Amino acid sequence: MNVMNDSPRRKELTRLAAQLFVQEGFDRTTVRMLAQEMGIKSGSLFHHFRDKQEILAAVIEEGTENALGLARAALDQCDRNPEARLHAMARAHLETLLTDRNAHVVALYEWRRLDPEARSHLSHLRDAYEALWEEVIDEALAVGLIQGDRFLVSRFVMGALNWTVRWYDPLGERSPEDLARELIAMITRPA
Amino acid sequence: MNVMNDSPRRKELTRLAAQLFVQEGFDRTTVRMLAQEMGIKSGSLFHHFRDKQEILAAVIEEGTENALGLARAALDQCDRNPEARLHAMARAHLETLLTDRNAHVVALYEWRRLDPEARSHLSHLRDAYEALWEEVIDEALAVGLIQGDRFLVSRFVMGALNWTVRWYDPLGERSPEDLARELIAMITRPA
DNA sequence: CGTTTACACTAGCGCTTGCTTGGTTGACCC
DNA sequence: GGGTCAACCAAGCAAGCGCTAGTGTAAACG
Repeated sequence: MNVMNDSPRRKELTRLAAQLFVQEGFDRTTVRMLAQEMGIKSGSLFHHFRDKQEILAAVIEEGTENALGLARAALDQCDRNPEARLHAMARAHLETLLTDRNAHVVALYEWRRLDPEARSHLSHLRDAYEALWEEVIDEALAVGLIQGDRFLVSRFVMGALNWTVRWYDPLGERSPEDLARELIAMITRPA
Repeated sequence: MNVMNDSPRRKELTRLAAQLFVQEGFDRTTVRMLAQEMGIKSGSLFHHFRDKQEILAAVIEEGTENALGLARAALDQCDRNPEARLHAMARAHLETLLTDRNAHVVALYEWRRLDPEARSHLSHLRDAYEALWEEVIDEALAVGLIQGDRFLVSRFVMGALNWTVRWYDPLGERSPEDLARELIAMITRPA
């Protein structure tokens, strides 16, 4: 119960936990199931994490930080015009479903199981991510690429995107590129 | 353990269960909590429902049937043109959040907790609802009101709509009418 | 060399869970 | 006015839960 750092071992355990949380749900995943999946006994688990809650927080933190990093990188590398920026954000979002799908599903479905302190810490991360979106949506609104209420448009877009975890198959025919293009086409007016 | 009908008492218990499932989540809602909320003892609960799973199924069934009925009624009463039909569907969807919000939240968040047989029964209901949507979206595509891939467009729209349960406040300023208009405006091309 | 550190183990405590059992109550029915 | 039946209760069982305490061990350190 001494460690709170981010050792490589802990990272790996977090990845395994994410998978189980998706399969079974947080509440139905017991510490014994987690331990077995990790190849250790249940007692040993509490050497790496203070309690079960902390495992959940670690999973969500990991996923959100990756998504945020990827989105920032995508914005840095793309053209400066609003349409390219919208496209880059959508593509980055869908690409994280390839690498961090489990963590994202957990973040969406098990958010309410976080205790208050973990939630407030993580909501800052999530707000930062959504702020990126609102920024590029604002730019698109400013030049008339999109029309409508700022608040509503961003909610609708976040909804369409977050919903993709329920049906998108990263191994299927459609690439993140395709989906991003289609989504942007749907919500933008022809120039 | 004798009853499986839909007595008025059972309807009321189902409504209360929906509320608790939203507050606490299905797994964290104990049969004792349910019983207390209903003003009976935990043992008596199993006179009305075979087991805890059946309560969950009842909640989701009730909500989905209502949504389906409301959507059909809305389609019957509106104009025959594609835009009016899209609008009617969106408005009906948002209006169910006024009357059946709890059941809808449960259906979205706790779907995976259903056992296989309940799931297959309820997925028919849900498919019927989504089929209504795909129908009106097809009509809109046919006349060029919307453009894009049939499959992707309907997923994006379902996502934007289902996501509303996370942020929409039915008691706030915006009416279902407003939201529906804004959503349709976002995805349709000017004629 | 002795000490510390990281990681794992065994064993189990105290509590809660979904559900069962066996029985009581009061309204209705012929 | 005996029978039926939905509705409820008290009591508790077997299983499983998160987590703790105390110990072992092998590598790393000064």
